[in-house]
Amino acid sequence: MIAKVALIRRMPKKISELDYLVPPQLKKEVTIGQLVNVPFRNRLVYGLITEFTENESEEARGKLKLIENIVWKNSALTLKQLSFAIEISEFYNTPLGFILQTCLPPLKKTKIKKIKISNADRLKPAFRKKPEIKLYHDQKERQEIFKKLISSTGQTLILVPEVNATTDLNLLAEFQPTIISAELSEKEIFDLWFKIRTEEIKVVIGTRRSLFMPWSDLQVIIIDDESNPNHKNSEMAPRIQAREAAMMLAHAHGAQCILTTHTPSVESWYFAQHNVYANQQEIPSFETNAEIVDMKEERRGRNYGFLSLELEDAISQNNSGDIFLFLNRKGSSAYVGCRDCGYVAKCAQCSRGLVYHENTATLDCHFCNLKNKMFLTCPKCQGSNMVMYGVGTQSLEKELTKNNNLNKKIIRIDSDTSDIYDKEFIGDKIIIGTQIAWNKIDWSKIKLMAFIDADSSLFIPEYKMAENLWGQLRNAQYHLLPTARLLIQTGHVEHHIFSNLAYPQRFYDKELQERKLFNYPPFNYLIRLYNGEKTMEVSKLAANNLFKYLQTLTKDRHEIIISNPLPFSPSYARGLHWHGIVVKISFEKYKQLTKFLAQNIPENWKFDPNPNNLLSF
DNA sequence: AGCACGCCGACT
DNA sequence: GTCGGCGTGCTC
Repeated sequence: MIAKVALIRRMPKKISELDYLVPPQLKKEVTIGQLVNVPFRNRLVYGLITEFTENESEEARGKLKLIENIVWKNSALTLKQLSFAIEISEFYNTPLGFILQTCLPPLKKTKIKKIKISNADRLKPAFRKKPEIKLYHDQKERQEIFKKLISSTGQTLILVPEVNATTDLNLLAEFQPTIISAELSEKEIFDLWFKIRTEEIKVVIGTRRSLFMPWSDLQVIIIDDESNPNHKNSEMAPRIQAREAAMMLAHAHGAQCILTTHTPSVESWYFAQHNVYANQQEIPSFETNAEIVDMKEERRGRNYGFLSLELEDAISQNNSGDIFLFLNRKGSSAYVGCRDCGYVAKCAQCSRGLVYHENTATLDCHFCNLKNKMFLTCPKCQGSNMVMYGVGTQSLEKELTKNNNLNKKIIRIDSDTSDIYDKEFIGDKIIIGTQIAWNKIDWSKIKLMAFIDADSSLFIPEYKMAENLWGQLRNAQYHLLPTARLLIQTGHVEHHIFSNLAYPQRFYDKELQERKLFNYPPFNYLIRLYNGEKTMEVSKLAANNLFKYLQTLTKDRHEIIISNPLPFSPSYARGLHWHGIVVKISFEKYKQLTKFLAQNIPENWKFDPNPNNLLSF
């Protein structure tokens, strides 16, 4: 009798499960899902039995090693839990043993020995219900929706995109929710693992990690802030999209999925309207009091500053409460260049634009962390007309300090300011901040907010650009009190994101029209493949080879479209040169086709289903 | 992916 | 003769 054992550790993809002989004395005891010790190299490691094969050849008997011992008599994972782990492993092209490591408690020898576990497999009729979207408009409504949705029987998981979304949920106190995040210690995770397994814990609010808890009677999964890009794990394998993975979990357990949000993603909006999701409800117009400020008009009126006259007025009229000026660039300027010859200062390593930092008088690359001395003369034409274009947090701070006769404290919050922002800070203040500030400020005190340069994200060449900016504008409205003012400065007032702020139907229709044209989601499912090499040539060659191979492999499958390999932008990052290939597949069979592709790409290529970005990190 | 192992140069 | 730095290749 041979057992397939997944070793609980990171392994190469090819050999994530190894064959071991079951010794005769253990034959009656072994079961699938059982935790065992097996010899590996010349030591003992933990493994989980996933399969048995009966026919052992003479050859195998001689070559294979024996299972050393069984750790717990009862299965560590139920069949439902194991099948979910296998699904994630195959779909996201990640070795099973590594997935199982997050499915199991931390394997600490002495602790493991002391514990005995009971059989947790329960039979429950599997039912499958379509996912559903629920909208909320403010923080209170969000909690009230959660209260209604928490299952009266069994367990409920509220999946949030980031840790700080677990705070401000005081209305749920009666359910005694457990909060799970990466911040928990091993000891805490160890305890929670058993409490969830025995159903002592009923309600969990957590990030992606909680998908891998040993759910025993999972009834409802709420995916909160459904459109938030942070639901996607882009950096490391498994590159999970939490909404998608939650649906796989729900499928394995027969649980109901509910997507909650203040602004649906383009995909979910489409699915809700086309009966893929259960709700048919008309989504009402969004209330908005946002004021769009035309910066082109300001320039015509000879105002070349960062602040429009309207914003300056709004700031001076504001006599109580906080002001939040948002822009997504730290430092002093977007780029530094020569007015005479058109030279633009770029990083020697990655060729991204350098950003001037006033306090250190350096031109910094925010990606490579390289610092250069500020040029006084143009390195190209030796001219002395070096100028700075655009606005960053530092230059805005400087301009404001210069004109600040309001006696308001100015606080800058970006990744450079280490000083922790204190919510209890007394007195009114002007906050200048990047995305980082959104989670630190007290929104209830903000009376005026402005997007200083909404255009900076408008021309990012990524297909989700409009959706992300739309979500960000909507998110500001969600956080702000109805009485607060919101100003959006842009040089492109005609863009449909701005003109349709109060007309969601028009925004989504326009987006969907474009997505359909380019075969993007929700009309196709995307997978991106990417690879880094030491030189550009090798990277290009490897990409071309894989492209040709995939074309041959899929030539009879019309539901798979392989696009030409393209260099990443920027192409040089993390010490390597990168190329990517985007694959578009039909949504009808996306699971099957994704697994098929996963099995056919080289070991060193990164496999990224449902990516946030196509050709950048 | 991680770890053992082997090659080789530096130092006792 | 021994230590250790690094490159290579195997793991049932």
